[in-house]
Amino acid sequence: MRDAETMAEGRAKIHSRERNLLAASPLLQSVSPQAAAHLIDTALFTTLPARSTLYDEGERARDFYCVLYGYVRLFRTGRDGRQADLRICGPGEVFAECLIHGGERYRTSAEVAETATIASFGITDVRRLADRDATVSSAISALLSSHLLTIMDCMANDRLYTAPQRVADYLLACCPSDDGAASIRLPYQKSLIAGLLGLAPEALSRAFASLKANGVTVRGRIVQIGDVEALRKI
Amino acid sequence: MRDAETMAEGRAKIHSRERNLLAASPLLQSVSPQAAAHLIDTALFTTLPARSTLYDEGERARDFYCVLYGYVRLFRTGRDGRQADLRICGPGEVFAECLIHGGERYRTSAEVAETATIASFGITDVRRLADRDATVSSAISALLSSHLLTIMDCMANDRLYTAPQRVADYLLACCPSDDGAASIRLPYQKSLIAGLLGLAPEALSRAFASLKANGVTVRGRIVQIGDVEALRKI
DNA sequence: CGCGGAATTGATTTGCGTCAACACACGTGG
DNA sequence: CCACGTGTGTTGACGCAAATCAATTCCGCG
Repeated sequence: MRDAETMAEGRAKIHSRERNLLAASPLLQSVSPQAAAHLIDTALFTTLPARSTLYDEGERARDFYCVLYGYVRLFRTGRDGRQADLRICGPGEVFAECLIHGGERYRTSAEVAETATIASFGITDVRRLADRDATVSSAISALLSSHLLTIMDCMANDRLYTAPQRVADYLLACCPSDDGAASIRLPYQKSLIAGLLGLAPEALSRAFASLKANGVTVRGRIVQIGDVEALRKI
Repeated sequence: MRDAETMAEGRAKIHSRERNLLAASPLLQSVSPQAAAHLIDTALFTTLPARSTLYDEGERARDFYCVLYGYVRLFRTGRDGRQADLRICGPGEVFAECLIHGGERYRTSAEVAETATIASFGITDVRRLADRDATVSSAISALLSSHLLTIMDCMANDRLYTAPQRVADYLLACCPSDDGAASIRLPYQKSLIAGLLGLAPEALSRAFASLKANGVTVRGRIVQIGDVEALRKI
């Protein structure tokens, strides 16, 4: 860097990689250019190692977030200390955006699952922005809507299907719904997938084992599917 | 009615009870007067007996709804025919509003749980209205947000707690969180409550039975709670 | 009074969580 | 290069919570 660089130029250079990632995210892509510029300018960027916690359930909420790289796990902790995962957010995904409509405390805890860099936005600030710019409020509304649908799916699956069925479902959702054979690389650790599906890690293991009879082979993070159609019928 | 009454006056009189209920609903209360007037004018009112189905999962979506009276059950049906309840909507509640953001098919089935009168709105029409009137889009956004929070709660409870705990939770949510004793009238049939909590009706029965040890008495739809504080600790 | 749907109770089964032991891969330091 | 520790995934044994099936009982309503 040059010595004579101004503060503004410095800010533009610093985190330029993050800024680009953020600019490319679905959220920023669906708002007006002005709003996007404002969001990029006010965003704070952080990179955190796995297992670090972003916030705890019940904590006073100041920001909401967009994952740029890595994964973040949202979960709730029961009275006995057990945790239930509600969502795992990957690159481009936004979380805690419900709070824009009034809640003042986080309703889940959030911790980094795999080393992640994250953009954070001030809630009250974005609230004002949304009042001014309809593209923002409608983008947020669309996010809420899609999160709602996703979690409804998840809940229905939980209640209707057994572990192997849900795992099959998950695999099908991952693979670009061909028929015939397919090969998938799981996006993250199996224990995370287990949590996502509401299973203990052991149960996921067993589910994979039972899918072996249906032409599914697992080695490390690579999953080979013999026949996608067959899997769909489980 | 007078003979000389115009069409417009006639429409105003017909369904006047429904119109009033609709006008008093949280949705209409939180939009601009003009938008409210428009919604009331374009709403269609229906009264349906229990068990009638409003729409089926996968059906092409034309309308979304607001319950004015009675209850509607939203559920999804598994491959084996079993059903999982996702939500039960009572007076004032809106459902299927996700579709305003693009989905073109219903994601659940909906049937009347207890004789219900319902207002329906054209999705594309309201979509246009929301583009024009920010109070509408923000009201819908708020609805989405609160539904999302509710279902997240529900999902976390499912995964973290046992049947008696969830039932206790439900009772506490019903009763105006006093301490000391309380008496509640269940809003609908026990089998509905069971579905809502992700339980078989028999399991709900047993859960009530097991709560007897904690000072909960059930007779018909009336539930007596000995000590609210004690119930909270289960 | 008698009928039918709802709710309860009991017996049995099943899915999955829990605990514990073990296999495996990876990186570290001797 | 090999011994070692750690973190992650697998496998087995066991128990519990709740679904299922079946048999009554309760209650509302014609």
